[in-house]
Amino acid sequence: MTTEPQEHAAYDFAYVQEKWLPIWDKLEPFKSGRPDDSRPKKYVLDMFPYPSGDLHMGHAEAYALGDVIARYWIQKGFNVLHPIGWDAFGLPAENAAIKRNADPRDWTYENIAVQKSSMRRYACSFDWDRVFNTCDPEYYKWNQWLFIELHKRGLAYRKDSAVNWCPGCQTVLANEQVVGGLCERCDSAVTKKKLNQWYFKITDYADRLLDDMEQLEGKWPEKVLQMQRNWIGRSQGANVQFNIEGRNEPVTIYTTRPDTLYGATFMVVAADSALAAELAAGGPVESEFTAYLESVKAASDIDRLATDRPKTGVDLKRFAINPVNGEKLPIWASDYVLADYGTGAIMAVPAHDQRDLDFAKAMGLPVRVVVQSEEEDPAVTYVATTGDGVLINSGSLNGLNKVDAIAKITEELEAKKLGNSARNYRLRDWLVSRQRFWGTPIPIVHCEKCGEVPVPADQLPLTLPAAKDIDLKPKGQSPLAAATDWVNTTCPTCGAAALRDSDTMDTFVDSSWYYLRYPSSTNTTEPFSRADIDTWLPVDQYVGGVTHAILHLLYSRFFTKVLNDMGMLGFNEPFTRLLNQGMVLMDGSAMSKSRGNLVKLSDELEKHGVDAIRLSLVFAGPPEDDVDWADVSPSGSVKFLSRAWRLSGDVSSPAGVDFSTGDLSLRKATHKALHDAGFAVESFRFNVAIARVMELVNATRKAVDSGCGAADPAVREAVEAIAIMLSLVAPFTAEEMWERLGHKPAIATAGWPVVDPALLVADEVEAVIQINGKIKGRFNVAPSISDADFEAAALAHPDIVKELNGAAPKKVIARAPKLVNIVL
RNA sequence: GCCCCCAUAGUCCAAUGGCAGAGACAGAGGACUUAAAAUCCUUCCAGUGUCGGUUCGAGUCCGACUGGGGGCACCA
Repeated sequence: MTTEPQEHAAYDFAYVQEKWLPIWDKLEPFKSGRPDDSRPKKYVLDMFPYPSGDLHMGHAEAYALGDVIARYWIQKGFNVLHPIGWDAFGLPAENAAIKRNADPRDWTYENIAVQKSSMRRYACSFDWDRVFNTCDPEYYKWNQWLFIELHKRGLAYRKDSAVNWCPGCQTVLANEQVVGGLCERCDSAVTKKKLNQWYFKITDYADRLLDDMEQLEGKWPEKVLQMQRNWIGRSQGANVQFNIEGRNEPVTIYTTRPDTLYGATFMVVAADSALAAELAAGGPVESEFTAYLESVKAASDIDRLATDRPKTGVDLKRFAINPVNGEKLPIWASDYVLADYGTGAIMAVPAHDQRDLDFAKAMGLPVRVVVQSEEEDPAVTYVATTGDGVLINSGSLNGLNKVDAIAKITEELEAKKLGNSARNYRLRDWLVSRQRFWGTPIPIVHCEKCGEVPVPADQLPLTLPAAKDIDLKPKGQSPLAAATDWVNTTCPTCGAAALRDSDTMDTFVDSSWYYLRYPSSTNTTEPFSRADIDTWLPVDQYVGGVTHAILHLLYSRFFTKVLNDMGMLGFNEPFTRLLNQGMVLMDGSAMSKSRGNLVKLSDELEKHGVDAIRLSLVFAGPPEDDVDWADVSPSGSVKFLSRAWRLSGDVSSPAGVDFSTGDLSLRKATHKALHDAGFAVESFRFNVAIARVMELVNATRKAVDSGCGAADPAVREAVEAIAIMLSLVAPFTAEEMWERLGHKPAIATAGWPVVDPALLVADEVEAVIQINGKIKGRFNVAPSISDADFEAAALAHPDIVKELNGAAPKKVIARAPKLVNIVL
């Protein structure tokens, strides 16, 4: 049986989808404007996907939300750039390749093709001319160029350090990729390994990363700003020098409580620091220390995370001299002091620091109170008193409070050159080298004579060798090291035999600047042109998951600041506004195959259609909230869309009819809906915007059936407005409605109807009269009534006269035209 | 342990300090129909987690508590 369009009495989404896709392909309504475009610009960016299989429910939500925003600004007359690409390097491709004994390239590009065609079917409003993948040599060439630029500026460097090592992935991990002691990717327990690795000096930018957040206040979710602040973790304190018996150089410690210097009863150095090894060397405890160090190294991060872990350590039998009172303090080595924070050594003040107190208790060390507070003696309770109080037993500080004592002692230390005010950060430098194949090769040649030599710019990109000759299985060293033809090279400086760096870059490098590339995606001479940057950047609206609240966003902000310093950009924050969408859950938890609660996007699209799924996801609640698929009703969305679609067939006035003669109350409803829905979209309350459209659909239905009738111009005005508003979320239905209303595609560029302010004013509003805050009467007034007339009318209202019964009001609050409150 | 966010009908969610209900799901009833589906109409349902405060007026602001969620985690 053939299905002619006319026979579709009920709305047939499958037919409509197939009908419009090829037409849109031809019209390309989402091509962003070229340089001579006079419309104001808007850069709307969705976080680009990782190509692991087909799109899932999470993508569906994220891209539906990004689409609402992009399509809204297009309707509002902006020149919108809404690009997409693929974050295509990374471990899943490599692991899949190992499993199938194939090249990661094949797996990656196959998946990209699948996702790309799904996005087309999902009607994403992307500008397909600007697509790129981070694994394209034309893209990662610029990763390498940037790496070399950072290297030139001392911002990319190598150092030996105890790094996070994932035994599962057989690679090092950045601090940011260790979640609760586990590898972010494979959940293996992360261990420490001493390795020489590449770092980006993000710590140089700690203050700017922190202080520039002021610009983002109110525009990024407060939660994300908070997380970034905590991650950077700036603390204010002082460095203090302690002389060490039998050592020429003093040891510097960092403390946030220099006021408690007189309460120090011992010193602790990080067990895995060079200082600890030096202090133990040749002494009576050397073997005991070595054994302790081994046990510390063996402990995984998981062990270290145990909250009630007993304190351990070794008495090094060495002594530090307290600079303020000359006391001899025993020096201990322990793993509760971190080698890579502060100076790796602390003064221990057990009375006023819980960790020091726990250690003192375990080792039988003395406790001395120097800040007198209301609380009980920490030496008795083993609860450290960390609050404010009056300084005692503290020489010149006696009698001062905490804040004044900190200021005074810091001043004294600085005068005697024994210390200084200091800041520290929780943030560590970004470890960027990875011992894996599927990433950007690090463009450095190691020459015995010349050292680290960058690959010359004209030799970029330094491409990955073919994977077929290389064993990709993880073995603790980059697979590239085994590609001898590739690794063996000559030094670009002296020409002698040399070796390429065999590590690849963290894929977060790729995503730290990709948003700068879209406007210049085909540029072969530079990563991006300043003219393109000045046209489009910064990103006006970024949309993506909160999972990237720290990692990706922090790195991107860092790169932007570096590029700003290099004079390549004229701004220092890349993303002006940020929207973090929630997750799509099923029955209260994240969807997963193993949990058995996976809802397949393709099945849902098949069952209910693209528009209904997009609508359901957007209407489910505020975009930041998680959506539980068990709570949403896609069939309800189908019903609503059919209801809207049916209206387009009822309209009997001709296209282009003069609306001004139409039914006034429906016209008012239309203009109010346009106004309110627009406002809701701009404040990210998409669910509310849809509710406004539903109201208008209901009102129009009523007008057609039992009001002004289908021929009234106001009905056409309403249905056209409904179609345009629906085009943000249900593009197929909207386009179909638009055609039935006698218009040409694409509705996406039809334009948001101009709201007539005169139609936003109601003729009459109902006001309430309260006595002592309780509602006692209602009356209708003109919206323009003055407070005085309003108050007089309220006091003259028969119900109120009766209620007052002659009593004189103490006070009358009039808020024309809504409310009067009479206080007795 | 520290920091942050949230709490409104059976469910998902609305409400510039001013009438708690916009919208939807589920439920009930009716019209149409031989019947069903679809459609249309009507309708039921909470006083906003608890306690206190500010205010003429609090779901909304402040404080404490309870419950849920998230981030960090020996950062001196």
